[in-house]
Amino acid sequence: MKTQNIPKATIKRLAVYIQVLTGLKRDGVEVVSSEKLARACSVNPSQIRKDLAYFGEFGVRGVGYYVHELIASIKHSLGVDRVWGCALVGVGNLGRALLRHKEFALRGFSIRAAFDCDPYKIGEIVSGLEVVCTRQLKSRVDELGLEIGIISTPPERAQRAANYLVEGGLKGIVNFAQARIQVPKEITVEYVDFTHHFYSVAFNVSSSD
Amino acid sequence: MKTQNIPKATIKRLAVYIQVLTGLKRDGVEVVSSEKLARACSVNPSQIRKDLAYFGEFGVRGVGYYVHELIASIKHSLGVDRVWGCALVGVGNLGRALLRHKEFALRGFSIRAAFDCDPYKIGEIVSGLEVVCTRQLKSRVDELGLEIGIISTPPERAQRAANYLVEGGLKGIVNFAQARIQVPKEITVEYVDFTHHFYSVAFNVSSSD
DNA sequence: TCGTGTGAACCGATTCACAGCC
DNA sequence: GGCTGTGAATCGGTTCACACGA
Repeated sequence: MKTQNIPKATIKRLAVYIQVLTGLKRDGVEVVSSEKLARACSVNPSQIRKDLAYFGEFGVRGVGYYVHELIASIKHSLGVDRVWGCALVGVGNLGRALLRHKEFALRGFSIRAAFDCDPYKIGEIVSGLEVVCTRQLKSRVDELGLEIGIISTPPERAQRAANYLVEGGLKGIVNFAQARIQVPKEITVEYVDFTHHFYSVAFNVSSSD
Repeated sequence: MKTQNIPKATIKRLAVYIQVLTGLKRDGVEVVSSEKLARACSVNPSQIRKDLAYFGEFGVRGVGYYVHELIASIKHSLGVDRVWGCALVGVGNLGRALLRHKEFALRGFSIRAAFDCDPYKIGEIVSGLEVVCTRQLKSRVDELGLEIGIISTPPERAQRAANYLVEGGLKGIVNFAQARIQVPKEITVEYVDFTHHFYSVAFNVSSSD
C-alpha cells in the first residue's frame, strides 16, 4: 500500500469496479482479466491496474483477478468492509425517501438517527426512526456511533445543518441539499445532485444535433 | 461560442455555478466577480472564466457578471432553457421516489411516462402517471415527446430497459440501476449511484486517521 | 505464453500572468 | 482601477510499452 496521494477519480472508479465485479460474481464468473473488466467498465485496462496498484498487488500474473477476492480487497481499501453510522438532517420529501431507501443499509451505511428543526415533524416516526430536534444531534453522536452526516434540507438551511454536524464531531458529510456548504477543511463533503446528471445528458444530446 | 471539445468536468461545474448563482440571486446579489463566485464554489477563479469562455463572453471587464443574465446564459449553453420529456423504466421503490420527486419538473425534466414489465404494476397510478408495459414504450415516444430515459430497474434488468430506450429512439439515458449498460456510442449515458458518494466519504474519513 | 505491475511518455485540464476593455 | 478573457506554463492523470512472474 502506497501512501501517495490517490486521485479522486481513482476512488470513483473503484466504486464502479465493485459494482461491475458484483455483477460478474452474480453471473458465476470467478476470474477476470483487467482487459475484460475494463471493457465492462468502459475504461482502459492499464487504468484498472494502476488504480489497484495504489492499494496493493491483488492479481495473479498470467491469470487475472479472482472476482470474490478482488471485491473484498477493494472494499477493504475503501474502508467499506464495515458498517458506518449515519445521521440524516432534514426530513422533507427527499429525506423521507432516503430514510426508506434500503440500499444504504445493504451497502454498510446505517442511518441511525433523523433530525429536523420543524416542531411538527419532531416525534414523527419515519421508516422506524423517531425524528428528533436537530439541537439534540451532538448528544446522540457517541451513543449511536454517528460518523457520517446526510444533509437533505432545503438549500437555505443546508449550512446550519452542516454546522450542527461539524459541531457534533462528524468527519464526513454527504450533501443532498441544493447548496454549497462551508466546513473546516478536515471535513470531507460530497455533493449529490441528480439533476446535474440530467444537465450533462441534456447538454450532450443538444450538442450532438 | 467555440466548437472545441469541452471538458466533461466543465459541464459538471457549470451545473454547480447555476446552483450557487441561484442561491446568490435568492439573497439579492446582482453582480458577482469570478473571484467571489469561485470562493462560493470552491474552485479557482480562472477556472470559472475558462469554463465560461467555451460558450461566449458573459462578463463585463472591471465589473464582473450579472447574476441573472449569467444563470440564463449558462442554462442556454447547457441546453436546459427548455423542457425535456423523460420516460422512466422500472417502478420499484427507487422508481416511485423519482416519480414523486418534484425537483425534476422544476428544473425542466418532465417525466411523462412510467414503464414496467411486471403485470402487477401495469395499470397502477403513481404520482399521477399510469404504469404502462415497457413494450409500449416505442409507441409513446412521439406522442409524448420523450427524449431522455431514466432507468430504475433492478441491476439484472437494466440492460433490457436500455435496449427498449435505444430502440424507442431516445438519445440520452440517466441510469440509476446498479449495473453498467452497453448502448450505441451516439447515446449519452450518465450513471447515478448515491452510494458511490458514501464510498468516497468513507474512504476519506478512513484515511484521515 | 499470458496477464499483471510499473516507469516513461503523453495528453488534457488547471492555474498563472498579463493584455484588453469597461 | 478593476476584472474579464486568454495564450503560456504547469500540473496531474491516463495511456503506452515492456519487464516480471505464474
